[in-house]
This record gives sequence, C-alpha cells and structure tokens, in this order.
Amino acid sequence: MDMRSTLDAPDKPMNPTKLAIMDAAEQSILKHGYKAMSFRDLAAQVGIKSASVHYHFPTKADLLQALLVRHQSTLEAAMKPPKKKRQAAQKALNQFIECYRDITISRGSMALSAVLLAEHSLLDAQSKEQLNDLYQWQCDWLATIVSYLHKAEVPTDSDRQYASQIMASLHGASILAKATQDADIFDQVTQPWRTLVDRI
Amino acid sequence: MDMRSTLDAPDKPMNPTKLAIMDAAEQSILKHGYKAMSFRDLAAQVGIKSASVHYHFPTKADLLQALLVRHQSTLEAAMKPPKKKRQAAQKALNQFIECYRDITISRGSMALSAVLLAEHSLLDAQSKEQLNDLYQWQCDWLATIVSYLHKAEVPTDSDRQYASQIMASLHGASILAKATQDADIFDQVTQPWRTLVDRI
DNA sequence: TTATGTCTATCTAAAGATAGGCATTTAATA
DNA sequence: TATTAAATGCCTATCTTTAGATAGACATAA
Repeated sequence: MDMRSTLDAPDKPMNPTKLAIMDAAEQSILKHGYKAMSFRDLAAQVGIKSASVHYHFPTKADLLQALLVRHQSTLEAAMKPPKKKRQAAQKALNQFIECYRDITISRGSMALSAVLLAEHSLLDAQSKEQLNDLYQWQCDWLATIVSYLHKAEVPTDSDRQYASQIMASLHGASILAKATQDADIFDQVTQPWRTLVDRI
Repeated sequence: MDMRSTLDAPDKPMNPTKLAIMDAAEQSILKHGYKAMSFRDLAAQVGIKSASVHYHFPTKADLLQALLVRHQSTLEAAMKPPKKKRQAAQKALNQFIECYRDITISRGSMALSAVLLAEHSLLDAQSKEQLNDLYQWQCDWLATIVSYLHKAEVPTDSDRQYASQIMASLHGASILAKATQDADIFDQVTQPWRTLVDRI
C-alpha cells in the first residue's frame, strides 16, 4: 500500500515480480521506445494486473529511474576497473564493445541510452540526470582505457577525444546495423577499435 | 473531404498550411519522438484545429510518410551528385557533415532518422521502407564520395566500409553532443572526416 | 457549383494513476 | 506456543486525460 521508495537495498535480493517488471520494461523500451511502454503491457507480460505494477513502481518515472540505476550498476560491474597494462586495457575495451554488440545483434536494438535520448524531453528531471551520468561514466571510463593504452596514468584531452570517437562509433554502429538490418555492419564499423593497442 | 493521396505533385507549390504542419511535425518528432507527436499539438502550433490536420494528412502514418519523402528530397537536393575531383569530393563530404551538424547544434537533436529508428516498431510498413531507403541512400552516396577521394570510379567494399564508419560517426557524434549537452563534441568527433582527403 | 479548407462535436481506445478490498506471510506479544 | 498485528502483494473497479479518427456543417474561392 505504501512504499517508502522505489530504491532497493543494494544487496537485498530483489522481489522476483519487481525484477520481471523491470526486465519487461527494458525490453519494451528497447523495442518500442519509452513513451510507448505501458504499464498494462508490462503487466500482461509479467502475468499480473497494471495496478500491481503501480504497487512496485508508483509512477512511470520511478520505473525508469530504477531501470537506469540498474543499468549503470550492471555496466559498472561488468566493466571492472581496467588494468593499466596495455593488453589488459585493450581487452577491457573489447569487452565494452561487446556490450554494445550484444544489444545490437541479439536484441536488434540501439543502446538503451540512445533510445531514451531520442525521447529526452519526456523524461523526468532525475532520469535525465541519470542518463547524463551514464554517458559521462562511459566516456570517462573509455578515456582512462585509452590513456592506459599508451601507458599514461591520467587521460589527456586527446584521450578524451579518442574516447568520444569510440563512443560515437559504437552508438552509430548500433544505429546503422539496425537501420540496414545487417548485423555485420556493427563489426565492420567497430573493428578498428578492437586492435587499437597496435596503432596507438 | 476526400483526398486521393497525401502525395503532392513534385513541382506544384505546396499548401502553406500543409507545409506548416509538416514543419511543426518534424520539430515535434525531433524534440519529443514520434509517438509523443500529436495532431492536437501540431494543430495548436499551426493555429488550426486537429480535424484540419487530418484533412491534410488523414492518418499519422500519412504525415510521417510525407515527412520522410520530403526529408529524402531535401537531402538529395542538398547533396548534388558529387564531383569526381578529390577536392570537390571532400567539399561534398564536408557539406554532408554540415547537415548533421546543423540538426545537432542548432536544433539540439539527434538526426530524424535516428529518432525514428528508436521507435521503429511503431512505424507503418511504408515508413519503415522509406527510412530504410534513407539510410541506404546516404551510405551509397558516402561510398561514392569515398571512392572519389582516391580517384576511383566505383566504390569498393572497403569504400563502403569507410562510408559506414563515417555515417556511424555522424550519428554517434550527434548522440554524444546531445547527451553531454556539449556541442563541441560533435566537431571533435567528426573532425577527422573533414580532412579525409589528406589521409586516404 | 464544385472543390477547398476549416470548424464543432463526438466516438473510441489507450494509458497513467488511485482507492479500497482481500488474501497470505511475517513479526510481535501475551 | 497460540494469537494478534502488520506488512506484502495482488486484485477489481474506476477516474481522468490524451489522442487518433470521423461526420457533418459552413464559408469561400475557382
């Protein structure tokens, strides 16, 4: 009836229904966009009623925020602090590329962040911030990787620029692959980054 | 009361109201996405009633199709058949980049095609095709440009791959610039392509 | 007098959200 | 331990808003 907050304790195992709702929501957003994602759809997907979805996530904004927080956590967990060794850094970069590749190929979608960005004006203020952070975190992480690739400790402006180019390339590759329905394009576009260590 | 089709004669000057509706629609999609773009909003923007919008465009799909056709025409008109001279080809490429830059910077949005792609499942079949063609045309055009940059006549696979990388870079640059609210990023990311002729 | 463009009025469906009821499980306490 | 209180999770029902779409009237211009 009343929940203090949509935030879950960091470690407490999450209610399975709540988890199912979030999974369905993420799928739905990737497929149809944020505006088209509806509580009734999610409810049907999960096998409950829309009122029950509201029980777990009072508003659509709450649900989105939970999704973004989880997304960030997942990313941070997957992208452990990169090693400073050049080869390890390249490996970490490849793993990052793999994240985008996975969404693009197996789910046939552009990145969640890009989909949400397309509907940026519809998002609540907090989600906008979280989305912002998400991009910032990835750019920073990539810049660090790039700096490690040439044995530096702290990213230079040039490293940051490189990081932006990689990010752009990944998002663009995802878009192109989806637009042309040709998954190979993703690999063609991103291939240079997979061997960056040899050229930097 | 009844219109044979939403298609306009290629040369006949378009009804100013119809034009205003299309402009408003394009703006709205760029800002809020396709699903959130509503006839009532457009009507208010233009200063008419929503029923009048339906007079010009019976359905939302009709309106979208008209937008996509116009978009393609505009692009084709702006990107005249490129010259085979290397410098001219680079100039044409720069002009292409400028198109994306303009949307990104002055309108603060990602490309129309990318926004629509994010909501791809909501589009009618014909719009999907038009969207597809739009990407295909741009990739082909770019591939031709790239081939001209090294004095070839017909694009090789490598040229096509290069073209994909440029396209991806442009879309990604647009996304990054919007996400970080830093217009400079667009130029940073796309700068390499502006002097491609010197390195190819 | 016909086509054009707009209007008012209205229908219908979808969607976010809330109120309040009803079990079931969990925790507290006599 | 048995009983009670409270929290959990889901339900039905309903409200309200938004939005796509249509019918039919009305004015004006070709």
